[in-house]
Amino acid sequence: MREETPNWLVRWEEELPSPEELIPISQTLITPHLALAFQIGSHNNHSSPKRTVAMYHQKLQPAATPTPTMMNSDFAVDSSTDLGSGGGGGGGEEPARTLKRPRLVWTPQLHKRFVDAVGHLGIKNAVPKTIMQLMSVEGLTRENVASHLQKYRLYLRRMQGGNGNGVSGGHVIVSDSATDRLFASSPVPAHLLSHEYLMPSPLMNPYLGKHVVTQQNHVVRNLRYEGSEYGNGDGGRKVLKLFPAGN
DNA sequence: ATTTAAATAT
DNA sequence: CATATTTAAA
Repeated sequence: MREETPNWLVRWEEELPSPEELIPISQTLITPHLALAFQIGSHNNHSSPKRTVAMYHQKLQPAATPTPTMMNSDFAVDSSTDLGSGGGGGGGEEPARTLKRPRLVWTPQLHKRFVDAVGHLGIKNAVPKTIMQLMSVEGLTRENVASHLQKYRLYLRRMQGGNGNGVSGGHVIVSDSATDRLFASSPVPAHLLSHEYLMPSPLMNPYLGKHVVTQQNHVVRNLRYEGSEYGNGDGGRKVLKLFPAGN
């Protein structure tokens, strides 16, 4: 019986940068717009992992999400949906109309914020809508939160249910009870052990090597969400990255 | 091919 | 709003 040292947990927590710290990341790639304007990406000799946004075909998504709650177009989703195609004719560009919402990537920061919000709200009010509002993340829709909340609850259940199943130490977390106790400080959102954090292209993690105390932010900051897309030679995939904004 | 996370449907 | 199912990414 040796005590498990949640090194990973500690490290995980320490890895969490404060919202203020995660600002300075942004244009990791060349301006897509610029790239297209210059038509670069073709003269790429070496197979450098850094791909510009020169992907054309993308997966078709069921038109079930025609951007329903797009209240603000402030977000900088740069949809480089322009298709060169050369074709002839008609030129013109108006592809922006087909805005399909790319998959949302729940970066640790975002998750932290989520957890924080839930903690402060308490189980009672921890409903998707409220959480979303409290998070004040622009571009984040209720659906996103709901889905994530579901996963989060499942994760919690697993942990409490598996008590005795010695897998991850024995952190007893309060469950959904009348306990609206505020465990706002990070409970243990380790459900991103293996994945969840975004590792964009060959580029280094924006928030790597940052030390941060386990300081919970009492105040909610608004985040602005930016769209970044990077493609793989095989196909293009779009991911959304959230940005803190002083909104 | 498997696993996990997000989206979508009920 | 909660849960289940489906779909896509890693």
